[in-house]
Amino acid sequence: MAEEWLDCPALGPGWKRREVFRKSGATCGRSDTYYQSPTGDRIRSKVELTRYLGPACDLTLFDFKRGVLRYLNPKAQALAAPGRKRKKPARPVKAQPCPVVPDRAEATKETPRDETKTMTHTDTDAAPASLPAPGCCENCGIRFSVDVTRRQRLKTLCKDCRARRIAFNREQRMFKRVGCGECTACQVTEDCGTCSTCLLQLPHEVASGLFCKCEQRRCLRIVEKHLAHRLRRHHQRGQRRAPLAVAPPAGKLARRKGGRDPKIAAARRRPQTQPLSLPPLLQAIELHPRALAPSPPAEFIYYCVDEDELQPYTNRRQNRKCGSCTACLRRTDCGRCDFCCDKPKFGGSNQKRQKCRWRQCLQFAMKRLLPSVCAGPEDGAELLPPCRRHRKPVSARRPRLGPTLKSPLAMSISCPGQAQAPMKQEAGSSFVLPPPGTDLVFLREGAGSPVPVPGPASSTEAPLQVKQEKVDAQDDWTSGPAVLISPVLRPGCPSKTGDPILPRVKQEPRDPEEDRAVSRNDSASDSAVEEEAGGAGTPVITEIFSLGGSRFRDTAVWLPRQEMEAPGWSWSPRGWPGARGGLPPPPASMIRLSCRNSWCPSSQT
DNA sequence: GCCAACGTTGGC
DNA sequence: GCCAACGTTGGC
Repeated sequence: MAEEWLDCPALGPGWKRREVFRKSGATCGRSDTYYQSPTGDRIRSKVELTRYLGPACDLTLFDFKRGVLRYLNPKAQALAAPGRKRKKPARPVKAQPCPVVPDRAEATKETPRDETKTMTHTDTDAAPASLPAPGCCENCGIRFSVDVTRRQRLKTLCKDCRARRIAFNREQRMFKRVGCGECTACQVTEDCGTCSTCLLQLPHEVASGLFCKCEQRRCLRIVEKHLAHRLRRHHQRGQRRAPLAVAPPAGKLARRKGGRDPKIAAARRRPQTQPLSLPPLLQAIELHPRALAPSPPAEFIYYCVDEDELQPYTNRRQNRKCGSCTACLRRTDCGRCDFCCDKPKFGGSNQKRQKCRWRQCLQFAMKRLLPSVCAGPEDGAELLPPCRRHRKPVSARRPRLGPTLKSPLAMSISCPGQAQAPMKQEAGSSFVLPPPGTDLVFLREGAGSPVPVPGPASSTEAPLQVKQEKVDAQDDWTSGPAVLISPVLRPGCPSKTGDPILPRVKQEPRDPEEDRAVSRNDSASDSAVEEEAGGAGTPVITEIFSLGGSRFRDTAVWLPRQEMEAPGWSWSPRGWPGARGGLPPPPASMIRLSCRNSWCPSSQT
């Protein structure tokens, strides 16, 4: 079945249909059918199509999977009102009830998409949020309209070229997975049976993907491409690379999936007949441009490949769930966070497609921000792969504060056995150490203005977000600078109102479920503090801003190990003015969160 | 480098 | 079949 867009006359002029086969995963081989309206909207299901066309359009005879009308000649019949192709109700601003049947021309790319809608709208229609701007496709040169305000991929391409580009990219991804089929490695038809991957004997359905293949069968072109990419990144970063990634031992591979998948568990139980070893040439080598020239053998290239790509499991989606934290156990969406608001069921446009922030795994979030801290065995940590400082998952290497790192962060992670490790001094570094007696300090690297936040941190399950944002939502902010304070103001941390160096700290409304949980645990003093803080409850730091509107890219947060379990964060327009320079080193009881470099004392060498 | 957008896959 | 949401890509 072709995976390109094909005309779907059953739905009317301009409608296209596409069937996509899943290429990997447990449902590999299954197909999904998508439709594209004349105006470019994508429909993924019959429900969406029904919603899109409106109640006046009866789809009971329409075979969504096949794209034809049942019991009728699909070529001779079109749905009664093909023009009732409106925006989905999920996008209420643009949804319109009574369109006029468009003609074929409206489906062409010469007709601006939004203009088409505007032409067919009634007088009561709301004006479009943005007017399309005419442009020429950078590929074919044809004129097409662009919604200048919409952030859209490949918007310099017309609709057709864009679809082709996406299809091409998809092919490239497929190529990446299966290989070129032409090189000598791709010509090998049988596994060697002796390489580390073969020794793992992973079930085929589990171990799909290029780097799950026998080492002798890994496409040389792809491996070379990876190597070139790694070298470019190496030069770009100007950093000495971590020791070469090697084929992961069986134990590590098994841990990555937490042993929850029976197939993986079975693979894990298989005895290792031979010790896994690295080729002698590679045992003590690091990736360095000089070491790679001029033409490394395939085996060498393979061992230079990113360790992440050696991961044999394509089903990495479950890595985001520990299954045991409060967030994972939560069953309902809050309906208020930005991701919930994006969901169709809450009236959103389904563009972000992310899990409710309150349901995003706390362990996962913590591992991303504090990869070395969370290696302890407690609190479900064993369900997730242990963090390793020298190598993090791809998505974790960038300490993103976007959909990933903005996720609620459990502040209850403690580091038994690690707290006594000596804190490394970053002599000459740009960040400023916290003063004595300070339990939590916001530091801005290079700014030299510490903002300590004393006292107990969040409750065990309290999510914490440190979000980068522009200062453009003033209505969400209280007046004046604010820092987080604990229910108990610590001595040595004087408060000061209106200090211009202090960051603004925004707190989200308390989650109702968390409210109930916290109410069972919190003391009366906490309530008093909440009252003082205007009823704020669960400590959710959502955003940290500088007063000048600059983003706190280099924000660091000092957290007290001993008091992470304490409940009752609140916020107040009080702060500590800080001291510049001459600050003593932080106590070993502190750990530091940084947007860029997450580390705790024990992670430093 | 961050993150919005969205293709894709898991699971009910 | 449908929805949730993971993971990647491209825009900025």
